[in-house]
Amino acid sequence: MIKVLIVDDHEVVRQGLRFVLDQEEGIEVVGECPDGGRALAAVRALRPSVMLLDMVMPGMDGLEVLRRLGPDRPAVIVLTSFQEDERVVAAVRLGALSYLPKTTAVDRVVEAVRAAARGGSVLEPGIAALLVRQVRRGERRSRLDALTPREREVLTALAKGRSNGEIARSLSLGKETVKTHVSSILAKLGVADRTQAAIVGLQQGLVPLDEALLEADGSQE
Amino acid sequence: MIKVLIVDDHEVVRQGLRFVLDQEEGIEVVGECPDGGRALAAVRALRPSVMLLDMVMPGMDGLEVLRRLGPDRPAVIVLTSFQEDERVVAAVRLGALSYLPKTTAVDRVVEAVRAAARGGSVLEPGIAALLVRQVRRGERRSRLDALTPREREVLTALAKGRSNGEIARSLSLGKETVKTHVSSILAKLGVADRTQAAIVGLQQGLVPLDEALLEADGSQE
DNA sequence: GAGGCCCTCCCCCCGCGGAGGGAGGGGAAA
DNA sequence: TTTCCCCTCCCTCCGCGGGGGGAGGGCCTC
Repeated sequence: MIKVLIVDDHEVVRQGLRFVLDQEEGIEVVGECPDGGRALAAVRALRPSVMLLDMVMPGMDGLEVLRRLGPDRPAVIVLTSFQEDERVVAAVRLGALSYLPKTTAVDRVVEAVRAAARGGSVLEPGIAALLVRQVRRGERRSRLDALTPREREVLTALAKGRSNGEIARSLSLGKETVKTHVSSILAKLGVADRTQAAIVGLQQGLVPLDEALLEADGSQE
Repeated sequence: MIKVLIVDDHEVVRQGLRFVLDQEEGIEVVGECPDGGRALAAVRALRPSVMLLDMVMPGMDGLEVLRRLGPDRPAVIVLTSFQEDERVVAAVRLGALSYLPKTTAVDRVVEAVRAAARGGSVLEPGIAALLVRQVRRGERRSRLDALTPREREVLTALAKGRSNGEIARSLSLGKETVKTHVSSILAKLGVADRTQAAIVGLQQGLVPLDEALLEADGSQE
């Protein structure tokens, strides 16, 4: 009997998955969680053999759950709404066996669950292509690794569309310091100006695209 | 009998919604579509009274479906994975009655369907707050349609990380002209500088994120 | 024809952003 | 300890970007 834990903040999705999986022989859904914190607790309490994990969740997200899973973890299948390049790679690095977009046909999900129970992977062709592309693009990522922690912080703020002055205030720095950081960021990334740097930051997922400008003007209201 | 059409590219979601709605009295799911094109056809063929519509879909997305719906449209409930400010406002403008995040409890969805059949709305508190905030803010982002064709071209180049000089060359313009366009773009979008404008352009999909810098530095490396 | 918007280019003004170089304190590794 | 990097801040210099005007021609609409 394969014991499955479903982790997703969307109740409809949980219901749908449970509905599908419960119809399968040899598969039992032992629990559902709407967020990462409860997922970790449920893993300890229920000892599922397979976990279906959503990436995008309020509070603790899927990546963080993967990071915090102990050594005797269940087999993890990441099931997410959209294909974000870096998240795929990050999830795979953190030990996810399969990474499926939610557009996947339900029988592929079942297949992935059975495979995961045996330690196997099911990769959608699109995801596989993403992985390949990402690996090929590796040099660009390594440039981002060259950034110091502080610089990465500054780049994050930069990718949100903030000016040097705003960044200085939000990090409690002098604006000259920010300028220093920005200059070395531009040099290390090999880009010409802050706009290009912001684009790199967004591409690398330092800031999810849809959150980019939100707090830029949300903070003062 | 309320005839419901479900439009979502995620099979799990469709299954979940159908499962939930089919258990309700007086509600009948008359069809499911995985994309916008088929949704429009299904609306004409099946004449549903309520449509549950996902925003994020391959091919024709939810907003486009809303735009193309004829005058005797079904009541539309937008059901989406995440709360993007502009999309909420845009969807409401285009006639969506309710806008629910997929995190919504299933009974709220049922409630929204029944309300929609009567022409009523069900708004999550979070979404309502978003609408209010957006309206108070003077509507910014959704005003991308306010841009002239030329301005949209410039914004596209901007979102690729190009400087005014580069844009001028690529469009065969004087750089003063580009500056004029950039200024009115900033004004119309209500943003402070070119970086923020670029982010808006990327968010609106004028340029796919992973294509943003490609030709910008691809030419010199 | 008059008014409207769009596209094009021009002007002045100036402040932010980015280059380049210098400097001191601190932490980690040799 | 010495060395090296990181973080912090300071300086000068200047060019690009952006604000605020103005202006002419083209096109469409009233």
